[in-house]
Amino acid sequence: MPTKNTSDQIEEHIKQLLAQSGMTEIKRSHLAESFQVVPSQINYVIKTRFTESRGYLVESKRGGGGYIRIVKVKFSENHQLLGSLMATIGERISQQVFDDLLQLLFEEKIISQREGNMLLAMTTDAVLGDDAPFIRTRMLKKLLHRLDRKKES
Amino acid sequence: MPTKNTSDQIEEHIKQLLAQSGMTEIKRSHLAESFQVVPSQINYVIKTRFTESRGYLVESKRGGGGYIRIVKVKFSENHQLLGSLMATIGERISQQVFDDLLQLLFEEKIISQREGNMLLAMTTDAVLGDDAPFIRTRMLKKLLHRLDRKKES
DNA sequence: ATAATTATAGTCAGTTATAGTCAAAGTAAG
DNA sequence: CTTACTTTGACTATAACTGACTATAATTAT
Repeated sequence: MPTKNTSDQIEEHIKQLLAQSGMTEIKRSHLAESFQVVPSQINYVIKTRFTESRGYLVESKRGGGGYIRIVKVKFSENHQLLGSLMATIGERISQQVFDDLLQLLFEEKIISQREGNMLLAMTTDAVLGDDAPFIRTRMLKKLLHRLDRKKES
Repeated sequence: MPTKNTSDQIEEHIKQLLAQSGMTEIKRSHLAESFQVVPSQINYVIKTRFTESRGYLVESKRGGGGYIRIVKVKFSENHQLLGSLMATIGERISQQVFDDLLQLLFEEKIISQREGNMLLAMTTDAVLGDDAPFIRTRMLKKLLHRLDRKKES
């Protein structure tokens, strides 16, 4: 049996913690100590294995009482569509294209008219400034990920 | 469950006091003693958690019979809240303050949780880039204008 | 009245406790 | 061998906590 490397073991461990409730909070230094690795390896494991595209959310807090929280996300019923939209995203998105995408999301009943109008108003060139096309790209990715989450908060 | 350090517990305690009437008066030294921290930590908790952008007012008096009074601001009408938010908009808005404002709009039932979360995800420093504080200002103005409309679109 | 004393609260800079980043070095896989 | 993945540690960033010093109000002494 090939012995798994340490990162794989840590991944396994975290997944076991997640298995109970879909959420877990860890202390980076404690976890590192218990696997006898440097703390930054925990970041490495998280960055390579608990990514957004694999359906995980990671939040953390520094300072006293700090933690790393990992949540397993359930995908929405629109996962396929949202995924394919995600795949078409390039480096930049014009106002026109962005507006069309919002319209599409509305027609597919993924966002409400009110939501669409809010977003429309907030993502014009005038609002976003010179880097608008790049900012829209990042905004759209976040939006699609958000819309692909099931019912929790 | 979020990890609870002492400052979080103190925050929680004060919020419980506030829950009854929306106002509370505390003795700094007593509160500090009951949580076994130095008095200045009470100031720290107040400064980081009971801010104006989260909808709190703080007044205090020094000397004999001194106190710290914390008030949760109540808005009687949505229009009033939106107006006062508009009035307080400066040139730039930090991510922290913007997040607090969204939370406030949610608490006052002016936006849904889903809308708040969408906007939260799309307005981080990482998404908006170097000009984030200025972009947020323009976004917020658009948002508040839209929210101040009647309910057709 | 005025001054001294006592009882509060505020500020700020420093210390401690966390977590994040990044690039270099080491190891495994093709 | 060459490339990709793993592991490490020095440096950075951020939040919580502390204590010495300052500011202000009320009370007491002169």
